[in-house]
Amino acid sequence: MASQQKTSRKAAGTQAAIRRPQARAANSRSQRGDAGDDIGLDALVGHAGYAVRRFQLWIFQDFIKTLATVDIRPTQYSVMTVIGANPGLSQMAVAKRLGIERARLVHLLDSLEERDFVSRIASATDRRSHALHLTARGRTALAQFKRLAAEHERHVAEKIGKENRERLLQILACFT
Amino acid sequence: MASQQKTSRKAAGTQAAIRRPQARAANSRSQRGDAGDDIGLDALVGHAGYAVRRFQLWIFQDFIKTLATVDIRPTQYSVMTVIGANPGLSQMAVAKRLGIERARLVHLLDSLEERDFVSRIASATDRRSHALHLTARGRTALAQFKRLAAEHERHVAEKIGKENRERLLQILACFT
DNA sequence: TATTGTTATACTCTATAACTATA
DNA sequence: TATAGTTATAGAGTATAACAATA
Repeated sequence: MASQQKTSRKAAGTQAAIRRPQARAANSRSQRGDAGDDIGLDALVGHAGYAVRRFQLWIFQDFIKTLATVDIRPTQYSVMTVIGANPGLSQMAVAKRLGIERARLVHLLDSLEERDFVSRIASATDRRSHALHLTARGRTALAQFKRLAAEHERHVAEKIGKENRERLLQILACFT
Repeated sequence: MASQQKTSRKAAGTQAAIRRPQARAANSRSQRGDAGDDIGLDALVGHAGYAVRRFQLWIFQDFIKTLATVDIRPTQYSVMTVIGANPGLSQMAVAKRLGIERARLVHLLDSLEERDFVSRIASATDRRSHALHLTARGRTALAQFKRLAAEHERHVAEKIGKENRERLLQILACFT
């Protein structure tokens, strides 16, 4: 069945395909070569998820660009920030708090430890777990990251408006 | 250098590691076994990107769950919606409009075509491109998807409040 | 038995580059 | 030469399962 479809697709790509007159629907502009600028999205307007997805893409791209000089990505920043504010946390605790898989946190911490920003110290009370701390270098670096992150937040404010940014933070406060 | 770090990590995992008294910082609770419920996030509050990321995770999970019976994911929904509202679009036009890679759209359309929701029809004017249309079955299915998506939007309204949802859509209108 | 950190696997998504057939 | 669709590959990100050490 999959091969059937493949065949029909290939056929459409290379040679004549069934051109059905049936397809003349509501919004009908039958053949358009436009580049996507004037395409009606009516049906997606009013969908919160779509707007939020597009916004998230923009905001992460700006964050990554703004912190490109220090090569820190949003998740790395959030990990260092939480450890900095709560030294001694276990990996499980950090993973749960940030909603990331503990398996993934292992690799994130590997890279942060290689760069000497974070250290895993044997827990005094539970020999299974590590107490996470920023190194001296990590604390200095985080201070710089925070200055760049603040610059990124200013970009957000410029993009959607200062008041709108604050309204947004209020509305979404229940998700932090 | 990487191997050095690996070694130190392994050592920390199995045996005694350097426990530095240095690490006693501002917020200091040195050893905590808690499960992540009462961890201060102070430093992440006020970061739009973090709030938006958490919200996006929630909203996509709810969308996927609400449309699980019809096995349609957010991106598939957006593709069918745009094609339904603009029949005859090329793949490039759809990709550009939705901000997805044209290479990825190929596979998305493959699966939608296999399920007989969408058809690629040879363009009358440009033999390189395909005109995209919903099939009859696709139009019927999309109507049902839209009913389920509306249910999902009600979940969003319940979660953050009806007025807040509308404020959010206004604020993010520039990203659609 | 259950949990912590770890490794491994698979699947989605994103980002590229290259190939073909057309323009 | 450039563009549309396709294929392939590599990197993040997510979701699991399993394992050793420890509780």
